[in-house]
Amino acid sequence: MLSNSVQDYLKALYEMGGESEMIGTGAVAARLAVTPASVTSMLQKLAASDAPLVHYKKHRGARLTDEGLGKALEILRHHRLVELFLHETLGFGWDEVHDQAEKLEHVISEELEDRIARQLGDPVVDPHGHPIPTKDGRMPVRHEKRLIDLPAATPARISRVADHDTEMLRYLGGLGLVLNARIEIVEKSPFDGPILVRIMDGDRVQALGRRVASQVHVMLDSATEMAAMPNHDNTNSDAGDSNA
Amino acid sequence: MLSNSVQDYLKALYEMGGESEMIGTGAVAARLAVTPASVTSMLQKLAASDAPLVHYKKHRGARLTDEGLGKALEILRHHRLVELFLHETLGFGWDEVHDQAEKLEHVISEELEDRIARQLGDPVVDPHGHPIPTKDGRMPVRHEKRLIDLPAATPARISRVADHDTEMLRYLGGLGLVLNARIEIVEKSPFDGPILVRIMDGDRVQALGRRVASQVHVMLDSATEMAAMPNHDNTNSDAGDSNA
DNA sequence: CTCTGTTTTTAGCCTTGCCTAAATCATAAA
DNA sequence: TTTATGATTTAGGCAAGGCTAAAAACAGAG
Ligand SMILES: [Mn+2]
Ligand SMILES: [Mn+2]
Ligand SMILES: [Mn+2]
Ligand SMILES: [Mn+2]
Repeated sequence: MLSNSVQDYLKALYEMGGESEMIGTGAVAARLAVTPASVTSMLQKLAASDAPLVHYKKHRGARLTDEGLGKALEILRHHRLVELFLHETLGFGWDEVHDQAEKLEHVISEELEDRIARQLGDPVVDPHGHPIPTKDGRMPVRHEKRLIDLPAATPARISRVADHDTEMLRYLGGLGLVLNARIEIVEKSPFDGPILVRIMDGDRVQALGRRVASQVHVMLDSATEMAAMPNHDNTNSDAGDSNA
Repeated sequence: MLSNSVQDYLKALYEMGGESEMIGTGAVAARLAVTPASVTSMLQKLAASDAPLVHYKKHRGARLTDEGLGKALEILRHHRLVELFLHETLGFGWDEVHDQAEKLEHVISEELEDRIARQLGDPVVDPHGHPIPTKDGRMPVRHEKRLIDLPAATPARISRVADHDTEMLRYLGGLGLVLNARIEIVEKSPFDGPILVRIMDGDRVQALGRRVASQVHVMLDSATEMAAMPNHDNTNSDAGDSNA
């Protein structure tokens, strides 16, 4: 069994770099709140075993092996199922589930994982719109873009929000910017100014800072059709910014 | 925060000796599957702090302080609430919940504890009939006796079963000897022989070995009245044999 | 190409919780 | 009262995962 620490390193590598990107020692250190020295020694250990969990090149960083990827997705599945379960079955708000799931993900047996998934009807996304890896270790692909990249006057739905910033989640929730809320951009102010968003449900217009807007992802209303088509954008499925 | 290990030691001391009994190093070692040497050093540490969790006398064993008792009951509350939750909400059998709860008990936040308790309607016993400590740290008293001590021809109900032996729980469940099943003893064979138990629901008679019968506790059908009366037996509320 | 600031690695140390082997203590039998 | 025996404690180590401080490698500016 992988220790909690090892699990956390694998998850961090996946969340920061997906399947292919090399991630530097310092970046991992910052995310896990440990020193770079600690990361170096852990990465060396993970790369050294006979079935290595990461590829590691001195001074160049690390990325997951297929082996490591599998483990990372397994943990992420636990995390996201637990988040949804806490939300759906126990009534926690979407801003309250992350920290608890961060602990529970490490102690969920396969049996419990299965029961939770079944009770929730084999869900595909967690309360923040993060896709839930499948039991056999694949990450569902979704075609979404950052709210900040959405053209003006294009109807869309909120499809994902970064989940580790409790404050921001509360703020967004208060504005009605919840999962699947229909919105469109009225105007983007120049010089990195705020973004004016129309919230269809209630027809209000709300100004959002750039920081927040880059944490929110949307799907075009036509995306359901697009999902059946070949993938033409080059972003990888889940990595790069999202959290757990 | 107390480490998982420390929590396990406190729980073991409570389960083995309750509030007052001194427990020897070797007994703790056997239960936790560590060496006596390890127990000695842990007990010394727990007794040394400025707010000691245990009283410890060299060569004489240890018992919980008030401080330690509070912590032990807190953990036990988590364990038993989780067991019941797994049973009631996720459909696990009573023989499947213990091991999972053993891990979850350490990572349940107060908030989650409260939600679980509320969802279950502030329950008083877990799936094995173990009383659930209250939020404010008291262990409910129940007036029960071991099946083995029940006089013949006295109607009673199964009120508790040791929970850590999966095999035995499956065996008992298969016989219909579940929680609250109505039974009475037909005959106790002499020379430590088996006990003949009539299972009212179905009116079958079943022979039980002494080993099993001493793990099962019962309440007299009149016990609800007795519960309101002063406690005349001198067994302490929960300690001595039960598990988690 | 060389210098310099930043990043990463190495070296050495610490804490927790466990272990084995060697004392030491307690107790019950002789 | 002595002795044997079992239980407990001490002494010394080990592995995991962290930290700090010093050394080394890289990368960008000149
Ligand atoms: Mn799993
Ligand atoms: Mn999430
Ligand atoms: Mn609690
Ligand atoms: Mn139980």
